[in-house]
Amino acid sequence: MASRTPAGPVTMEDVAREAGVSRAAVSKVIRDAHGVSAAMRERVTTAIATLGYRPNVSARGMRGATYTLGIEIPELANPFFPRLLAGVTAAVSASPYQLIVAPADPANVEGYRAIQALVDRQVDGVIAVSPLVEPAWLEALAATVPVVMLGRHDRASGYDTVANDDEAGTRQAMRHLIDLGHRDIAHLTCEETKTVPGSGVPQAIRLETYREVMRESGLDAHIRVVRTPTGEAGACRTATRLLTGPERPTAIFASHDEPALGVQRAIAEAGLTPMDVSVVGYDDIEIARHPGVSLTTVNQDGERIGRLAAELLLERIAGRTEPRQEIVRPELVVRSSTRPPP
Amino acid sequence: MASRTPAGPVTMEDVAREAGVSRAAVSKVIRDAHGVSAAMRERVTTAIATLGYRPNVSARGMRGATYTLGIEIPELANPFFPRLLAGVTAAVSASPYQLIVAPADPANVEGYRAIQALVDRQVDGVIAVSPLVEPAWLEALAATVPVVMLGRHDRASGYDTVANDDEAGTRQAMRHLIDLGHRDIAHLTCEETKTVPGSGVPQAIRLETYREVMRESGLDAHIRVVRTPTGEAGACRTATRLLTGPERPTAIFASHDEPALGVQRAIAEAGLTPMDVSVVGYDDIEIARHPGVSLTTVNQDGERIGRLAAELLLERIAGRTEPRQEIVRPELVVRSSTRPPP
DNA sequence: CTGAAAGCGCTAACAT
DNA sequence: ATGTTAGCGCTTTCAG
Repeated sequence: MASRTPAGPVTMEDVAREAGVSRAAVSKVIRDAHGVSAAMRERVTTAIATLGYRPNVSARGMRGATYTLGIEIPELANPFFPRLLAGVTAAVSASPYQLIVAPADPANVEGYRAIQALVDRQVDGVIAVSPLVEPAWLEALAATVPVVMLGRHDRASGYDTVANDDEAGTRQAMRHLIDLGHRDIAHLTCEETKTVPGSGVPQAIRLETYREVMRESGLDAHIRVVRTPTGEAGACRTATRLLTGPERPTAIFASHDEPALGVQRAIAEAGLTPMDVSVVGYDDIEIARHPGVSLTTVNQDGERIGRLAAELLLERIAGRTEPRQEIVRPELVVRSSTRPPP
Repeated sequence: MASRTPAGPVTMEDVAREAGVSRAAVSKVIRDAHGVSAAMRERVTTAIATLGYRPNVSARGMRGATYTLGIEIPELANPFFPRLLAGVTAAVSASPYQLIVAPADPANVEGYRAIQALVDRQVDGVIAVSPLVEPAWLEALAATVPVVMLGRHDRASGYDTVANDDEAGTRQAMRHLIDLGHRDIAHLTCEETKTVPGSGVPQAIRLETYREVMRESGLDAHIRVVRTPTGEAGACRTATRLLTGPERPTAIFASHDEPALGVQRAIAEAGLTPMDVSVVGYDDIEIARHPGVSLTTVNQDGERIGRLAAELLLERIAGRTEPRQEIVRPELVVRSSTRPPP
């Protein structure tokens, strides 16, 4: 099968010669620009197939589009992100665009480097999950290339955003715990640099909302915010300290599912059970429904968010300029990791 | 910070003018080719910084390298693959290369499209996890660009491979079950198209080895191979049929962890426990050690495999031509999902 | 050690 | 509807 043969050094020139037409004609056919007769399209298509021609994306990138969309993702190890990606992939697969992913390397979590790498490669559009990059930088970037940011709550003028309603989700989770009768509810979240108040970062909003709900419920005295490094293992260690220390909380609301899993492990390793300490997460990653995990959590429909982001990006590429901000409604999923306090 | 400003249309020409040198000089400095005086390097570097110059990768790609490495991955939803990626990322981060990921879209699992997309983009090297592409195609590809294949056991001449010893791993798993006293051991694996005997695909080797061990142990009559579509949910449905049907096996060896999680769920939903049916997986994904999952499985060190692959690729790019095939030794991790038969 | 000049493969005017 | 031509920004001989 010719189309399965890896590209040799076949150029558009070769195709033109084979088909007995000009390079411009070939160019028009492959971009299906209009102004080509059916006959010509036919001949060119045939020539492309017999020669196994593949357009050189670098060359295209120098004049027009690369037909490449880039997505920057901070940690693929957190299963929530692959879900986002699945949504984007699905939405893009029908388009003529190819998606490439730039993983932010751990040394540069903010994502500047990865996003820049994408732009350096002349992608036609960028989706990014970088809660920590500065809005001003993004505006400047968006002036260059269409941009959609995920999980951001800032009111941008040059780029689009898709986020879930972190306040509503957090309220549902906290309401659930309080309704069960919990009062000693701790919040496990990431380092302070990632939860700057007013930054619009999801974790920051969840934290603020946690505090608000506690206050509204007259539980000011029970507010307890615990910081932990990224990852399940770190969360487990931190939770172990919390659980074995004085005044063990009866419930822990984790900023997202990954650390929640670590908390569950800490609970088990401390010889405790969900009857002793309840846990709530955020995201509803697939494993949360596993019978041995059974984590109560807030579902954000990652695939939907990803799909939406891709659609917005495609719209932008097609020419839209008014910014759009989509907010997706999250939904609490109650499982057995939450019980009434002992 | 200048380097944090998104690239404007600053070209090498601009840098050359700013520094008062020729374009060629700038080119040499950014590639740090030799033949540049310290003074010149200094001036050029300064000019680059003040102008916020970013090399245009497309333009570079037309003559020389793109400093981009591509990795093709079939399903990011399976947590094993992000581990591979972490290894690759780590190994590459110190190099001048940028890594981009091309997710194989579900409609083209074999990965031809994604790999081709990478090559079309003039990457300087390719790592791929495509058990199903044909060796001949890969050889042709490898003649064009350095290639390292993951999980493949074929004896290639033009590209490198890194794989774990699937036979050894499977033998450890099966030995464990048999030593526990199991005789009715079923094997849950993927569709037949993915387990063609002699194909060298990991799943095929695990299947063959399962059969061998059963025969060697005089359990020919108990050989039972069950096919299931990709994903946890499908595995759960399939396992439910197996568990509720006649002659329930006392143990299930799943081709990898993802379906094993589905089996565990099926067991729980059928009102059974690990005391009734044992489960073994393959991969040792992070969640396997969660107390509620506690899956006995075969550890393949994904990060190590990824790191190795990246190192081999870098060697190839540096000029090595003799093929290398690395086999990584797997190791059984016993947890509580396996018990003696009832 | 440095600069001038020739393309790489393609697209986008502009002709025809 | 089709062909001609001028670059895009860079690397790479080849001179100086």
